[in-house]
Amino acid sequence: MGVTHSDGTVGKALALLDTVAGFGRPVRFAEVQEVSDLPKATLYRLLQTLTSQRMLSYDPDRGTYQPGLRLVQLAHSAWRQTTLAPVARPHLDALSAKLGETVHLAQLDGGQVLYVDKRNARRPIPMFSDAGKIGPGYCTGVGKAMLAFLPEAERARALAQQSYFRHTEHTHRDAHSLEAELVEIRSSGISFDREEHEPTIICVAVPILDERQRPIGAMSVTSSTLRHSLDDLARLAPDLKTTAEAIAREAAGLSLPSASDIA
Amino acid sequence: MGVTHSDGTVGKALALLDTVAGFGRPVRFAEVQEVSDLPKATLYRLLQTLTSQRMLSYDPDRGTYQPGLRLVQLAHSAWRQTTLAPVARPHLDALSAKLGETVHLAQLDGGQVLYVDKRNARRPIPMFSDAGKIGPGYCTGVGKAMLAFLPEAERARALAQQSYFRHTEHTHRDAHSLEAELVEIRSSGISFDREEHEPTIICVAVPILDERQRPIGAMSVTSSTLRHSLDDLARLAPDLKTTAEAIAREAAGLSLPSASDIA
DNA sequence: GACCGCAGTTCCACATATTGAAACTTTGTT
DNA sequence: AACAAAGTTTCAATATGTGGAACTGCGGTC
Repeated sequence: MGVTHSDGTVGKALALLDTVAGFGRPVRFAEVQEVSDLPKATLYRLLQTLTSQRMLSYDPDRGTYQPGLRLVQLAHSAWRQTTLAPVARPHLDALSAKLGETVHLAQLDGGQVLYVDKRNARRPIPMFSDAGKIGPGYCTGVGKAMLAFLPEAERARALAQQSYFRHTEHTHRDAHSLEAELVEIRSSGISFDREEHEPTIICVAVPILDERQRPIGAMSVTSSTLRHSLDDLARLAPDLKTTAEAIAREAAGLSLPSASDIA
Repeated sequence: MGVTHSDGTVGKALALLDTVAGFGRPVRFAEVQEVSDLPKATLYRLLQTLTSQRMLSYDPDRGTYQPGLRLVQLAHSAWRQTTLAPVARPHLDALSAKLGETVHLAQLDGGQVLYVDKRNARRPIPMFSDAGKIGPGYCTGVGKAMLAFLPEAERARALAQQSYFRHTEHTHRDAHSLEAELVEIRSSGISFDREEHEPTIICVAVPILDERQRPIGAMSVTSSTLRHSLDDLARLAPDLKTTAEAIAREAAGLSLPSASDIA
């Protein structure tokens, strides 16, 4: 049996949700079946179950499935409770206003970076729109900032989980070179993305640490080599740090996940 | 109310997710058990499964569960694909700028109203990113606007599902009086909330209809009796309608769920 | 410091839900 | 009309989930 689906039926159902959501567009039964290793009948029943639970939405006219609205509803609670976003909002607003640059707020989730809020240089965006996006941990400013401050054991697990796909020529290619940089980040408290994820895209990031110095999130200011140098960004670090500390102080006692489980 | 203990293990797991999310704060095992009718061992195993799937997050220090970050990630797809929000955003911005009042965008989900985007009034009434919040269908402006244009059969089902809890003295108390108002709404294309949900809160709403005149969403302008009369709001209806039509035009062919399934 | 009680965890015989091959139905195509 | 492809249903075998009960460990109490 597939080792991929560990947690019984529920695990399979959730994996299926990921699959459908991953398409990014309405999908037919056959398309899902092609990608999934579940037998036809099982897949069929699961899709029905998820649809009847409104985790998926089915368009009878086109015979397609897509993510359901119940997810939005559920995410609302997650957003409010287990995300730094509500607490961080005013701080992000202030920082973004002061710097006039794109600001990201992220948390670690299963070794990956989950963006939970964002401010663009221009328009203020309040919601999920960009929140909920995921990114790699090993080649983003926020990712490295959080990984660096993870306790030994968890960091090891997280590093082992990374794909080390070579997005650009600056991307870390293995846990070793990454770990070396993390040591530096740990001592400086600042991390950079040196075009490691996308060409010309650079950023400074700082971790948001709880009382025990464990990372509960990270913030970054992003720009491009066309507009700024790394040194330019480095000069913004103090502002970032101040904001991160303010958020950390306010988040104290909120019981936010620092980083944890893997199946 | 436990409508949902039908779809096998997956149904139970999702109901449990709702339960945990519903608390709105981190909860202990015992608290969950008190509310849930699942036997201890089953509950325990389910919580573990959901945690290992990152649908829940567990704080080992406090022994509490709360909604997991994977939900935020999943909701991102739902938000982008099956929500009017991305398409409606610029229109909402424009409308909100023009009217300077609180604007809501909502969709119907299982007989309930799901708010998917929002613009606050100029006078900043402190509120959260309320996307993902749910509300009753039978006593909100947007709810009634959508219910009114639902095809016969679906409307009947949806009306039967409402709780008819008497939030205020103006709240509809049964399907009959509601259906009567829906007839009116159908002919005028405009619905009002006359302090039916909360005292002093009033609103005008219009449905967003697809080519076949089925509701794919609704928009409203909300205010309070302290600042506006219903007549004031009624004067905003043309602007609302224009915007709704613009959104509908742009959403054509997007395969959005109009309103459907109940378990 | 022994005792109690409760929250949380594990166990295991039993019941049920899930499986998946295959047959069937519907929909769309030539 | 004939065919193919997609989607739906069936059913016996069996893997999975169930839940009563017994266990563990911890914090409080006398």
